[in-house]
Amino acid sequence: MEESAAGGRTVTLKDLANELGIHPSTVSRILHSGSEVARGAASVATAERVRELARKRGYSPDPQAAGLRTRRTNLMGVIVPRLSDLVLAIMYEGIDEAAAELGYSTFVMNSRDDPAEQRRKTDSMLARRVDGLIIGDAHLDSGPLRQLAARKVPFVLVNRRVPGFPSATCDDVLGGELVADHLWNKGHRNVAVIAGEPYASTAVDRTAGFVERWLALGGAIPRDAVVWSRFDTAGGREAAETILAHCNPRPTALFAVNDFAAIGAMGAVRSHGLSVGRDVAIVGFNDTSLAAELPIPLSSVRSPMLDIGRTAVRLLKVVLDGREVESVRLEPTLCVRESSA
Amino acid sequence: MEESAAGGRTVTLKDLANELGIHPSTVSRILHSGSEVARGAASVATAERVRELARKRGYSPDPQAAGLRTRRTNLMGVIVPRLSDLVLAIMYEGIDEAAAELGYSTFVMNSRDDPAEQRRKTDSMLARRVDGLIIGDAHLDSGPLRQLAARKVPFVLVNRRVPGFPSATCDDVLGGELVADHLWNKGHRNVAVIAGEPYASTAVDRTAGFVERWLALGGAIPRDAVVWSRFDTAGGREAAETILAHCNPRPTALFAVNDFAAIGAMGAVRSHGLSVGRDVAIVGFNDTSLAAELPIPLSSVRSPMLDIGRTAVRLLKVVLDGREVESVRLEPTLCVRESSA
DNA sequence: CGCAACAACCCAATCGATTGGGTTAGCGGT
DNA sequence: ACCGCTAACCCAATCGATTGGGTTGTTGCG
Repeated sequence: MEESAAGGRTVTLKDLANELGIHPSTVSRILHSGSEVARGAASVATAERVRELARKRGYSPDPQAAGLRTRRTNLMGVIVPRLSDLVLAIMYEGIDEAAAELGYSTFVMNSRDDPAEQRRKTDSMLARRVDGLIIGDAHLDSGPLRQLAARKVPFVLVNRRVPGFPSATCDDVLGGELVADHLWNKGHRNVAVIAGEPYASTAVDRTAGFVERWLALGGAIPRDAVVWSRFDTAGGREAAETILAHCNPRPTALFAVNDFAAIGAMGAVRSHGLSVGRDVAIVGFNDTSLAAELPIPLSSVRSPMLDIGRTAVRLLKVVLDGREVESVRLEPTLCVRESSA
Repeated sequence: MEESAAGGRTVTLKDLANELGIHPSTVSRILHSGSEVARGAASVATAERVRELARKRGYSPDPQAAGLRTRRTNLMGVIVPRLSDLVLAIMYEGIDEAAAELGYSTFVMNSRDDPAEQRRKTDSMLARRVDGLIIGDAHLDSGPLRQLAARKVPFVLVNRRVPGFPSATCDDVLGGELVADHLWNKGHRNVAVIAGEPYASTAVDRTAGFVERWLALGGAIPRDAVVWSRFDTAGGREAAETILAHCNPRPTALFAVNDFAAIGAMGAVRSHGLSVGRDVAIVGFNDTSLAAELPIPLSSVRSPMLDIGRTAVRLLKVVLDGREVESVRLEPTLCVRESSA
C-alpha cells in the first residue's frame, strides 16, 4: 500500500532527514550504500529506518540535482536516421531495454541521414549532457566521427560500422554471402542487387559480400545489375523498375539489402506481369516481422536486431568505464521462403 | 568558424562573466532577454559583448542546473506501446518535430501495452521530472489516467482517446464509416472486420463506425464476423484464418483496422487459394507507406499521423500553460487501391 | 539646486544531492 | 586517569543557473 508521490510535493532528501532528525548527508550515504552501510556512515538501525521511510514516502532522487553534482546524467543518447524505419526501431527497443537494466535511460533523436541534422542532434544531446552516444546513422565518411572523438565524447556505433570506431553490427558481409550461395545453389545465373544507400556500411557490406562471393562462385555481375537506392519501399520499387527495364538478359533473382526495398521490388516485379518466386526470386535482409507474413512470404537474411541494440549498450558501458572495446559483429542466418524457393 | 565546446571543459555562465568582468546574474539576464534587454539588466553594448562571447565560446546552459532552479526540464515524456509499431513511430516523429519547435525535447518509452509497464514507465518519466506526458498507449479503462490526473500530472493522449481526457486522434469513427460506404457501394454484402485490440479506442471506434454505418445502410453483420486481434501482421493473419474458416457465407470483403493486420489478412486469403481484390476485397487503416507499394496495393484509410503527433504537442503545451484544452480529431480520407477495386 | 527616476549592474539565496572533512561520545586498553 | 580508536553522525562547500532585492552613478525636471 505505497503512497508514492501522490498529491503533495515531491519528497527531497532533506524532508526525509528532517522527519528522522538526522542530516541529509547521512540519508544520502545510506541510500547509496548497497545494503552494507557505507563508510561507517550510519548504524544498521538508522539505515533501516531511513530506507523504510524513503520507501513509504516514495522518495526518488532528483536526477537534475544529482547530475549537477556528479556530472553524470545516466542518460545515453541514441541517434538514428529515423525511428519509422522498423529496423532501427527494433534496435532501439533492444538499446532501451539493455540500458534500463544498467540503470540508464535513453534519449533518441532522428537525423534523417542528413549531415546537418546529425550535427545538430548530436550537439543537442551533448547539451543535455548525456553520458555517451549510440550512433545509428553513421556514414562511411568518418569526418564527423573523428571530430566527435576529438571532443572526447564517449560513443559507439550501432547497425552501421565505420572502420576505426567501435560498433555493434550484423556481419553484413556474411549476410550477403549467404544470399549469394543460396541463389547460386538454386541455379540462378543472372542476378541483380538493390544495393541501398552507398554511404551506409550495411548497404555496402551486404552488396560486397554478395558480389564477391558470386564472383568467387564463378558468376558474373554486370555493372548495371547493382543499383543503389533508398532503403524504403518506394526506393526498392524504383530500383527494381530500373533493373527490369535495363538489364539484359533480365535477372531471374534480385537481392535487396533491406526487406522494405524487397517488398517494393515485389511490387515492381508483379507490375511487369512476372510472378515473384516463379519468374523472379527475391531475397531481402533483416527478416522483419513482415517478411514471413507477406502474401508471398519473403526470403530474408535474419539479423539479430534486438541483440545488436543490446550489444551496443554493453559496448558503450565499457567505453564509459574507460576500458578498451572491440567491435562486435553478430552472425546472421538465412531464412528461405516462397519468394526464392 | 565557431569553435563550439571543443576540447576544454564546458563553458559556464561564470566563465563568461569572469572573462567580461561582470556578474553571472547579469550574463544570465542578458542571455534570457529576447534581444531587447530585459528588466533594464544591461546596456546594449554589454549585451552585445556577452552574446558575442557566448557564441564564440559555444556556451550552452546546463539544463540540469537550470532545471534544478526553475523546476522545469523542457522535456515532454512520450509513452507508446512500441516504437516498432510504424504508426506510433511516425506519430512520434511528428511529436519530436513539434516539440523541438517549441524548445522542448522528448523522451520516449515503450510500455508494450502492459499495465504494469505503463505504470513503471510513467513513474520513471516523472522521476526524470518531465514537464508533461504524451500518452500513446491509453486503454479505455480510465483508471490509471484518473490516478495520473489526481496527481496533477499534466498530460494529453495521442492516437487513442479516452472520454474525459484531452487527446489528439484520428476521427476513427468516420474512418470506419468511409470504409463501410466504400464496400457497400462496391456491391459487397457479406463483410467481416478484423477489429484489433478491444482496449484501444482506435480499434473500437473504427469497428463501431464501420458496423453502425453498415447497419444503417441496410446491411447485416453476424456476430462472428467481427474478430478481435492483435494489431500486427501475425494477428491479422490469424483473425483472417478464423473468419475464412468459420464465416458462412464466406465474406467477400474484409476491413482490418490496421494496415499490418490487413497485410496478414492478405496472406491468409492467398493461402486459401483466393485472390485479393478479386475474390476478397481488403481495406486497411492508416495508409502506411507500405500500403501503396505492396505487390497488390492495399486500400487504406489515410490518417494524418504526423499531424496527430504535432497536435498532441500543441495540446500538451496548452495544458502546461494552464489553459483549457479541447480534444482534437483529425479527419481521415480513404485511399482506394487494387485490393478493393 | 534637490530629488526622483532610471540605467546598469552586483549580491546572495536557492534548487537538491553529493562528498571531503570534521566532531562527538563511548569503549578498550594500560 | 588518559590516550587512541572507531562508530555514527554533522557541516558546509559544491555543481550551474536563476531571481528577488539591492547599490551605484547619472540624468531629467521642476
